[in-house]
Amino acid sequence: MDRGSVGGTGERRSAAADDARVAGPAPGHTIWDRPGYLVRRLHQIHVAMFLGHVADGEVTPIQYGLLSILVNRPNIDQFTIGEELGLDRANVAGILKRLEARKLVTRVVDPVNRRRNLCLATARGADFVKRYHQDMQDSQQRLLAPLSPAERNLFMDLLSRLVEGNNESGRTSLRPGGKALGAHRRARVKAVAAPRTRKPATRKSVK
Amino acid sequence: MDRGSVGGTGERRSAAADDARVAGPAPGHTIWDRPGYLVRRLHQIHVAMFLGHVADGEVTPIQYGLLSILVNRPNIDQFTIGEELGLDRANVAGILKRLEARKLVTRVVDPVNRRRNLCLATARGADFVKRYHQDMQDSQQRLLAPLSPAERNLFMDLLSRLVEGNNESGRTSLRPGGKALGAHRRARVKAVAAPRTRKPATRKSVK
DNA sequence: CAATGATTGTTCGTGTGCTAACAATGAACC
DNA sequence: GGTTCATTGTTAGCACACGAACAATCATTG
Repeated sequence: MDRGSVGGTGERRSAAADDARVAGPAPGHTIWDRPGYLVRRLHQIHVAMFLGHVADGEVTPIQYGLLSILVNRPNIDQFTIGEELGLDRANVAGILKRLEARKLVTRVVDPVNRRRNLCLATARGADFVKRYHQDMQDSQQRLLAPLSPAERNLFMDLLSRLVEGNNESGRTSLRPGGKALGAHRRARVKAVAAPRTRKPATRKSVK
Repeated sequence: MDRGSVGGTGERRSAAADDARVAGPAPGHTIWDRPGYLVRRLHQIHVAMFLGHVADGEVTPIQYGLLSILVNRPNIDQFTIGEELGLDRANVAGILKRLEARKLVTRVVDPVNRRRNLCLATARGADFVKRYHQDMQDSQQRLLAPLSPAERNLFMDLLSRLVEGNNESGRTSLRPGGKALGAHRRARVKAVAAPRTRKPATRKSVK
């Protein structure tokens, strides 16, 4: 049920609120003219769609993504996982902990380098990925459904280029030079392999 | 410093990890072919850029957005703020609490309807918005910088249509039928005013 | 007026995401 | 060999983001 869609059953708003509503925002300065907010909203929508359509909400997009990687690359360490997914070390640890608690993943210290945890999807985990792969694909397509097929390609193209072009601005490093990014449209922007300039950009804790 | 960019100074990887790296992902099934992950990554990048360029990291995109709304619409309640920003009630409460602690926002109970809090930017808050408006605009443009001007418009067009077209799939409701969405490209998708079918899509607590 | 139902805000629990600080391990240098 | 530095993982703290449950308030209906 959505507020304001009927207009009769709802209660009266305060006079001040009504005035504000009539006045409206300054022309051309809406939040939704700003690309960042649109991207944020589409991300939000995607998560919702994913939860609604994949595995009956029992897995999040990032959990599924991590599991996918583990299936394709057995025995990688947490740092590399972070590079693949564009995630922080600490974040990877948390997600793995939850997946491990559900017996979808196992971790063992690398005997060759005892700082590392080698991560592996369990049989249950691999099964999980396979079982819901179609769900996942559908949810990805559903996100683009409002566009025509040609527009979908166009959007993916532009989106990839934005991610690649701004890659070094992210707080976490995405593995550079690999075949990870831009797989479906190579040869436009050749995989940037520049030496990462780390830029901490201290968050100031905003409070 | 980025791992693997030099190749000589780094230490040896375990044999297993090296094998995984050589093997690579199954062809055509990279995470980054999936629109949802690209959107997530671009969102992530945008937050980082915003924090890096606006107010020296003292404000988050969502905090700035909320403040902007408060400046343009004084005395709105928290529920309406949520509609404007596409946020959950609980989330709005948290953000307002932090902004209030920094004296950028005040809240008073609506005397006409004592369930409501009327929210207002303080003088300090309004000043803050004005002072960093240019920073914010710059950061928005920077996000699109990898594209040509024509492509930027195209991207914004496609992005808006995806958000509008999938609006009802989000977990939070965005205020429908308003002039909020699609301001810069009206007349393609006529503002959907359909009676929202709420679909809880219970999260199952994933754990 | 009283019962019922809707609306608004808060609190709790969970999950994502980051920085900073720390510990353990390993490598490179003297 | 011991010092120093880099790498990997963990923990704590903060901010976003959601659903569910609860309390207070208000409107509707009988």
